[in-house]
Amino acid sequence: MSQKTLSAAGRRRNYAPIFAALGDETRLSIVAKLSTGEPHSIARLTDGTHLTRQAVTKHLRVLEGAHLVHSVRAGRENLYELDPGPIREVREYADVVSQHWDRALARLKALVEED
Amino acid sequence: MSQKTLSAAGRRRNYAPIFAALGDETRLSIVAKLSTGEPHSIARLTDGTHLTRQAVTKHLRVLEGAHLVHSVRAGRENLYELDPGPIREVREYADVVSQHWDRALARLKALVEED
DNA sequence: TAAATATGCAACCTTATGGTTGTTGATCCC
DNA sequence: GGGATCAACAACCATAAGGTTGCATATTTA
Repeated sequence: MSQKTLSAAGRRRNYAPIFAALGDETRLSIVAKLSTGEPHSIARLTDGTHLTRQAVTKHLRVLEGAHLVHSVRAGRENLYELDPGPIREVREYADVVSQHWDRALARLKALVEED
Repeated sequence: MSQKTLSAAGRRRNYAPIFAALGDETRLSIVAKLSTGEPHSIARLTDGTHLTRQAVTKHLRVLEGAHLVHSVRAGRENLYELDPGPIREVREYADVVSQHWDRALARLKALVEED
């Protein structure tokens, strides 16, 4: 059955896991590196950090779980690439909340000013 | 001294705490309730949830720590209100990353197509 | 003033999170 | 083949997170 397009407010989407995945400096820097479009291996993503490759692997798993990245096996290395979808959803979410807030404030202002 | 307006990419702002604060369903629903502009007491924010008032209080502290909300004491109750700033920053962040990605893809596409 | 309401503080519990080390298995390259 | 490279799996550890209960405190309000 076809999924009806829900209103931004109505679709009680699970944004929480996406935000949670982005709520870590290391993972944000991984996202930053991958946002160049160039796929990175785990070893490469580990270079320049003070972390172990294993730690970076775990972070990648978290990002993968939130569908923020996906990996492709290439020979002996595992290439990770950004999945832009969830980030666009984050943008929409923030947009909706901001607008909601702005309109609410406008209404309150109008209420106060009507005399 | 005046804080120079940094570029969205240049200001290595700490987005992680904001994302982390939003990375929880309960806190997202709190933000949703407050985005109406109407201040809510802790008791009111607790109504309708299956949580304890103490649990909600803890979540509010987290949101407060990320400057997503602030509270004003009104008699015996503590009214919480949304702080829209961080959410706008989140929107900008997602916007920048999305655009970065899109431009990177466009460059790759151009590279492939040049023959 | 006394009951009811709204909150704060502290202690405690369980599980998730971020990280490490150690070992094993593929794969590339000389 | 054999060493170097890239990565997976598992065990383990310390601390943070999310939640609860119990008790104390301020503020309405009947």
